[in-house]
Amino acid sequence: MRPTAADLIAELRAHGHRITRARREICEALVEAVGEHLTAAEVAERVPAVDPSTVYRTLDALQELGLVEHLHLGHGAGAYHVEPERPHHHLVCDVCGRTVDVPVAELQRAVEGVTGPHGFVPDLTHFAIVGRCAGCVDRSGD
Amino acid sequence: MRPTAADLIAELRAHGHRITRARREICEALVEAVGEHLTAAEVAERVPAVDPSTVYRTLDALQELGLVEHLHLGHGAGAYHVEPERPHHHLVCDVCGRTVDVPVAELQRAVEGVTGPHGFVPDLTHFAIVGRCAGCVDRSGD
DNA sequence: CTCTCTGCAAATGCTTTGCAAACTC
DNA sequence: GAGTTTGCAAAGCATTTGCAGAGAG
Repeated sequence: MRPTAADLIAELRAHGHRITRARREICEALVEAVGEHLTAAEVAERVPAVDPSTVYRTLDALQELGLVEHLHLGHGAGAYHVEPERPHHHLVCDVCGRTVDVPVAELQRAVEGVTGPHGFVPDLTHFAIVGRCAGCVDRSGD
Repeated sequence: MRPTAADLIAELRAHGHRITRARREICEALVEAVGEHLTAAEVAERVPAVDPSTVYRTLDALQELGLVEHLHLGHGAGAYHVEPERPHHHLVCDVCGRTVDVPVAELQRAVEGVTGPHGFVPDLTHFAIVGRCAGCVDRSGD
């Protein structure tokens, strides 16, 4: 189930991290944005009292504990989000930016037919698959 | 078949671009590195007489003509390479950086089972699939 | 009271841009 | 010549780092 800010804080504490106002605010911002993918800058916007460098450091700490996931949806800034109940992979439209969620298991299975013979174990959650969504394919034949 | 520097130059000219020493050198560096993926910085290293900004501008021009491909092999700088005879996709090991080439058609077909129902047309050449190669999976169970 | 965390400011790495001079056609 | 391209220097993002002081435990 989706974690609350208190859950994240508890995890941090459990791992010997100190609980500060900055971290509390960042955790709150993250859980309020469950389902969204926020860039570090967007997280920073939501916690104006916290320095951006602290945002990065905290996101890093949360990521190391596996509480947030760091991913890349194409060019530009990396994004962060709190781990949703069922992990999914992202198809990101190059043109309009829209993302489609796909259950990891489904994509993993499809890809494994290709990667397996190489002994390669893909991590499909970290980098999205870019391309064109249905609408943008229609709109531009090329 | 793999293009020569002259081919690239001819293409540039055919599209109304002017041929300069900088572009000639960049094209030569690129064809000498067929099969490698060079970052812009690495291309720049190989043409010390050319300003990095010119390298970027030229790579951009070549890319727009479809003569070189711009791709991302994970974190860090983007890479460029001249289009090889048979396009392939890249599996990049997170740990050791090694890349495995996979024919685009093969991966495309595997992925399309998942993306198709969404009407999504993936572009698998631009962003690599990251993960762990056989060796690095063995070496670290986690 | 100790050691972690924060804010600030500066540095980094990659890439882009403005502009006058150089060069191609 | 006209117009593109270059080099240089500076700016632009996203992110990281050093450090002294503030705050947590």
